Amino acid sequence: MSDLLERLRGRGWRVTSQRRVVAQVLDGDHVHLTADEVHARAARLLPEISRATVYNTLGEMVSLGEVLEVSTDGRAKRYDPNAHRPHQHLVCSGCGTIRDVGTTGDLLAHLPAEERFGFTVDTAEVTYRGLCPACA
Amino acid sequence: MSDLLERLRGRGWRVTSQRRVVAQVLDGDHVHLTADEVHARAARLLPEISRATVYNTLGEMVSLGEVLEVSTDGRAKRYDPNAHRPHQHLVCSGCGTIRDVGTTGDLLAHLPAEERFGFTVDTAEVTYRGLCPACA
DNA sequence: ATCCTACGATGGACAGAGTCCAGGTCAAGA
DNA sequence: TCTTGACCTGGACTCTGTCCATCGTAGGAT
Repeated sequence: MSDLLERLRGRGWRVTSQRRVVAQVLDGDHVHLTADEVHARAARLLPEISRATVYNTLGEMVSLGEVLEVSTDGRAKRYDPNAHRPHQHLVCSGCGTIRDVGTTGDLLAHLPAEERFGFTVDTAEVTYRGLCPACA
Repeated sequence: MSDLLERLRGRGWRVTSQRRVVAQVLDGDHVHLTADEVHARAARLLPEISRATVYNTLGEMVSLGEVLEVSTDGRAKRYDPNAHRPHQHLVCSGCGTIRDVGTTGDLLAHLPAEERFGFTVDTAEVTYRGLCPACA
């Protein structure tokens, strides 16, 4: 994820300790933290960081396409740093765990022309639901 | 939608003017109102109806499987009365309009076994995104 | 037709998630 | 090192949704 900061710097982003810490917290696979969780973890590394800064930083990363917003439960949005590899989400109906999953084939092909109502459709986001091994 | 009230009565639901009005507001195709919109429209028919009652009634209809909760934007949840015909949602990235769409084929088939992480997967919810004719 | 009572409605307080803003701070170029 | 505009801060505010004590009423019982 250190390349995230590099990419952002390359786009004229000013790198501050706050932004560095937020990027650091979001590092890893299958990471889907809420803004408050990001704030809590960031605050362990940089105690004075404010909630507003975390929200601003996450919002900017999303606009720049470096982080994805996910809302699988209608509660708080979650932030997914895995933005450069297309993927869908598998959610446990029991505990709410989220995994990134890769799919095969073309999901858009399932939407016939007569069901498109004249829209120009360009993406299909899928949320698979089921029970994880621990909850089953 | 009058059959909705009948079904609910059949399940031992007490029919009140408030519940009748909420069911009436939710009648129709491609209806995806937020709780506050339901409340506003219900209040035009029954001015004293309270927000809490609308939330309770919607929640009950969802538990009974008569109405679906949809959250396509991470903001307020929307309520979809089209619960008895399986369908997915097509959302305009410009204006946020939502249409119910039918799909063909098996969406679960796109998730290979090695991407299931031991989960027992049973549903796939798809949100198609694109631009509606007016926004394009 | 009237009475009873348990279920439902009310509205106001509260909580969680997110946004906004005025003022203080600092990264990075000159 | 200096300068400055971009950034950060904390707190107030908005929106969405939940909770609760109290009052009202649908619909079965008489």
